[in-house]
Amino acid sequence: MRKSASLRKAQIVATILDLADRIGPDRVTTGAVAAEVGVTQAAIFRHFPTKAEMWVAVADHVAVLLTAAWAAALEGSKPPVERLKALIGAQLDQITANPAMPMLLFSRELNVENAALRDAFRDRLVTLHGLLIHEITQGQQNGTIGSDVAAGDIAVLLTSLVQGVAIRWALGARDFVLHDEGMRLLAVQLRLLGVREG
Amino acid sequence: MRKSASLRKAQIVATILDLADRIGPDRVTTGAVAAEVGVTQAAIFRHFPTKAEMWVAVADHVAVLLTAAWAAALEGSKPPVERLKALIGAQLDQITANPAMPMLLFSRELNVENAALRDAFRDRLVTLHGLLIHEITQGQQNGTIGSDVAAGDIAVLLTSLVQGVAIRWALGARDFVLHDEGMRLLAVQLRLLGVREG
DNA sequence: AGTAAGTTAGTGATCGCTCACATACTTATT
DNA sequence: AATAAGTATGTGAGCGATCACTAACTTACT
Repeated sequence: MRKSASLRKAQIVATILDLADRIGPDRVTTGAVAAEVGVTQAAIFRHFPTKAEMWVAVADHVAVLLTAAWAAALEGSKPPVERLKALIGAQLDQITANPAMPMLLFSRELNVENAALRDAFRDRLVTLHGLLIHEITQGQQNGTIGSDVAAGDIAVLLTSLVQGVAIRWALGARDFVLHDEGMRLLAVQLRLLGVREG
Repeated sequence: MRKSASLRKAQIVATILDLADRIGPDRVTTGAVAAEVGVTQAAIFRHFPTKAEMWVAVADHVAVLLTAAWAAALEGSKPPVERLKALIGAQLDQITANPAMPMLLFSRELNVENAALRDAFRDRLVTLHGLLIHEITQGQQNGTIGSDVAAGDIAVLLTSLVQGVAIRWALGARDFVLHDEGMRLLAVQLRLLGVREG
């Protein structure tokens, strides 16, 4: 079953994400990927010069997914609070679709071995933080979000909320729907922040 | 330089925590520990039958520290809100004193290799969550904390807050004082929760 | 026929762990 | 008090397994 290089590369990237979720990012060896893909371990190196390059390809793939999801969430001319909800909902959906993401953030591969991988994810997180702050500021300016808390602090609280629920989901039994639980807690937090519904 | 077994064991446990912070939990090999301690790698196995047992000893050590810190935070007859602040302050202090703890929660050693290690940390987190809920409920009953949000949800929000700030500190440049930033955000969130000062 | 994709069979490095042996310390007997 | 016997701690060398990666050769597709 020979495949073209581009197809094989995409298959390898998808397999890495799948395996990272199922057995943990640091257990994703070239041998494990090869077995899952259905080729010999050496064949992997026909498509990627090093293992680190494989992870960079994974990071690129995830970055594209995230960026597209955020753009879709911000489409149309909704009020700032709705855009905030859409952004966080999109983030929760992306984590559900790719459960390896939270674990990957704390993997040895990202934190110790692979600076390029680390930088790629850092860049996406900083970008998301900026998008959140922008919407929060807009909401404060039009009066739908209370102005007694700094926009930056609100962004940190919301980011922590997503992190907290995602980590509880990823490390636990995954016995709840991440999107639903996240949006429920977000509604609680937004109410605390003085958000007027409607 | 021979040492008694108990001294050596304590030294090994301390070295593991130090190395886990400096090079990452999954890079703590028996050889690295031995080099840091100043004995041969084989000598490590005079004190622990397996590497997993070494980590269990580390978990026991950390569990004792955490339990003692919580007990100290709850000492005296302070009002519930003060006890909440003390609990979370103690947690932030423990993380500062032992920066490897957050990373350890996501290590391969804990999540994949060592079920006993995982259970030990899970148990401590569940216990802390229970302590938080107890104080929140007390505060809601005496009217110092608003009752419009369920105690369990407040506990989740506060836990996420600690997690979020700790992760930002541990994965980042550690360019702020964890305790100060955590308590500042806690004050913001408590104010949002309708906590009356005094 | 030429080339892209894959295989077989390796390499050296590193890992946790074991074993035979050596040395420091403790206890018991004279 | 001296010393023999026993125990606790440590060493040096090495085992088997696994890792990322490579080289030489083969097959499938255009």
